[in-house]
Amino acid sequence: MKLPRKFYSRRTDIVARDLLGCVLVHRKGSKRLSGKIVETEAYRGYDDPGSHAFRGRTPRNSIMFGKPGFAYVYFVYGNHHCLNFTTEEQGTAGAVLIRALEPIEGLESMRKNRKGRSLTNGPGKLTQALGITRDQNGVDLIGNMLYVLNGDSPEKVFKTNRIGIKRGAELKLRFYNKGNKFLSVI
DNA sequence: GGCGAGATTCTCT
DNA sequence: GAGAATCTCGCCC
Repeated sequence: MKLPRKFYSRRTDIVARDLLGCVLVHRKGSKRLSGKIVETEAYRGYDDPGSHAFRGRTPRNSIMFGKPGFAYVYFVYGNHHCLNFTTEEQGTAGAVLIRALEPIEGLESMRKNRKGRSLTNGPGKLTQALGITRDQNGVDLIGNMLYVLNGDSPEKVFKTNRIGIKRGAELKLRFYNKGNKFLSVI
């Protein structure tokens, strides 16, 4: 029940919404770390001033312009990694930021990675919990190391402003499961 | 439990 | 050389 490439090859905001309830899996050696996606944000291209792709293609963001269904991992604030999935047809920029997960498998490893602190309720935290770094940048999500499984759609999806950006903050492109305990911001 | 600041490195101008 | 799609800790309620 792995999500196929065509799932990602759609409008970015639709993909962001449909990813809620699906299960992100990262295989690390013999371990399997996974969690249900409960919060996402959509980032588009030239029409979205909050997006890395707004000012056109650069070496860093070129993966957002490439094929859908790939991991885009970048480093921010000197401390943290963020995990995105590329969307839209090849040649059109788009990515979905994964902001929060509900842990399912590999809790022990996550706790170790996070030194006992809260595990996956924020984009920088969940990458650390799952052991995702720039090594995973450009990984194909149709492969066997990092992928997403089909899940049940949440009963209620809420849509609000995106978090932590200055430009384009007024766009309502953040999606989350109402009432979930693992959201980054309530 | 909330607010404010510091951390620390990469990318583009 | 600035600013960034964030987190944590310390201080003060």
